[in-house]
Amino acid sequence: MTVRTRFAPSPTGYLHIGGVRTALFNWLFARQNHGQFILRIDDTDQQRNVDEALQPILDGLRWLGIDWDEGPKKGGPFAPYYQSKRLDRYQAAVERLLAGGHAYYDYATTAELQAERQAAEGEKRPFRYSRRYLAETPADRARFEAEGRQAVVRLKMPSEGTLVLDDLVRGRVEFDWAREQDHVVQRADGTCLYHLANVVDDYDFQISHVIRAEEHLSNTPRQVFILEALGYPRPVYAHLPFVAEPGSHTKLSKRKLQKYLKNRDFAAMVAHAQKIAEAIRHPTEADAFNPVIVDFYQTVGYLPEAIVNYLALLGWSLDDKTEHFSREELIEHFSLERVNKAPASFDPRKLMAFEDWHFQRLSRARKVELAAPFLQEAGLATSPISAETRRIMEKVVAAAGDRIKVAGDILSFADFFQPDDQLLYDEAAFDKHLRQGNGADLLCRFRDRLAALEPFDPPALEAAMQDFVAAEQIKLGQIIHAVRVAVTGKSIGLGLFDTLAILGRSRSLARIDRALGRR
RNA sequence: GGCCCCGUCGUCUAGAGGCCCAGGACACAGGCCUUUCACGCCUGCAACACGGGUUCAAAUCCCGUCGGGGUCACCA
Repeated sequence: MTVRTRFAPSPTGYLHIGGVRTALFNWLFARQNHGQFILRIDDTDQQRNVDEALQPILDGLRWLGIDWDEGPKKGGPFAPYYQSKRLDRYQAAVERLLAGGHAYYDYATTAELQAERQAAEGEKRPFRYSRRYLAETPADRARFEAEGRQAVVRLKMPSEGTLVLDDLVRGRVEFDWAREQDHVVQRADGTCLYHLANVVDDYDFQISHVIRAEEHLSNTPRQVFILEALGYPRPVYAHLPFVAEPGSHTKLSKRKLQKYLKNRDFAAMVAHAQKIAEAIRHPTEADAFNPVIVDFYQTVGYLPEAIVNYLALLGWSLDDKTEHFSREELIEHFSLERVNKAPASFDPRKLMAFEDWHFQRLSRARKVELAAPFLQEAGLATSPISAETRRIMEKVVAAAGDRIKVAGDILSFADFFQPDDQLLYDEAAFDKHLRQGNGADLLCRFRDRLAALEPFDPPALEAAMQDFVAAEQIKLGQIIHAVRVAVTGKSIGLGLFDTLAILGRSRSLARIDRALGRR
């Protein structure tokens, strides 16, 4: 049997991190089994502009390297892959359901249904529609229609028996048919509902494994009923646990960002990203600037392979020790049997740990390549980037080591790329090291040594400073911080000798002179 | 509320009767290193939801309780 899996987002305008995890597991399973991964668009009830709302989803998947064999922009043997373009298929299915006696026309009004529901609730018995307005014959239909009623099509669910599901993740799950409702599959206006469309499409696309989030587990009986009534084979089901909120087992939701911000780690992640976003003038109040949405990570320069690695481990594990995986390794080792049943909560710190691990394994050239757009967006580099800027970038990236964890972190070292006469100062640090005490005097004298130093490289710089410290009979700390603030504007940064060497003599002196001059 | 699912350190997890007074990773705390910030190294903190069984032996099997979540639409 050919393995065919699918991810079926509805065009909402953004790609949810939990959705990505679902897509990823589908994709991994298909790739591992040399099958196909299909992207289908669930837009049965979409008023909005589908193209516009779909674009971020396609972009996000592509960015993460989750490619599809059939679907939007790609086509395929079972096209179209948009539910809104497959209405005739659903109509045909409804007719077959009706003809086979598995569904019926129902003329109840919403108010009547509501009344029945409430009555059942009042008597504390489970609600099940009485089928009072079920129309069996054309005569019935005519009678109800004469009363001005409109028909929907409902499923005629069995009143007894048990559905046994063998879920690849959950194991054996049972449902009583008698508890299932006569769900509507076609509205009065003739449009069909998701569950019907879903079953028809999965069959039409020959989906072999339905891998989806746990929220669909309770929906499975009615889908199985539809597919069996239609004579379709049952796919293999695998219901994945949720990606949950930090420290909770509730599904992660994009609308609860304010709540998540009370979580220290979440707040730290957002603050870090915000700094980068502001520097590149990316709107941080935008809907998509939200860690629940994939766009967020792309904006600040996370690595797709880190996100994929992290997400794969959210609910799945290979063993008790392996945690770093390349895409290929994931494809090789992934298995639905080793997917956990319990929801896994999203941990920003751990994501960053994976990001760090993957980023530090990149070549210097690659890091530079990834970081360059951030300098350009921030107005600190030209496009294309100049040879000089590139040269500095390479040195900064090398000296920064894992201080740069996401590509956007290059902006923590923006001072290297600012013109010497436009350097911004951390005033508190400036005060402490250049206005109070004798830091400025020392700096003034050290400046002259720098002016004459040859070569102007880290070992020589360090030796020069040691000489200076000995000659002045001071402690290293008394001069080093003054120099740092003078040349970078800040009290934190790279090793000072690296910093000076990267800047070079003339820029270092220019910055020291400017700092001394603004006291 | 009915039905369904789930329940090992703060978090992600390993664990399929003895290898577990529970292992790893991230986080956290303390220390070392140190020109700042990171890194690195060392040490530490920390969990089988609870109660009954079964068994020579249970985190692992059974039952119950409690807790959490999902779902009950003419949404997807």
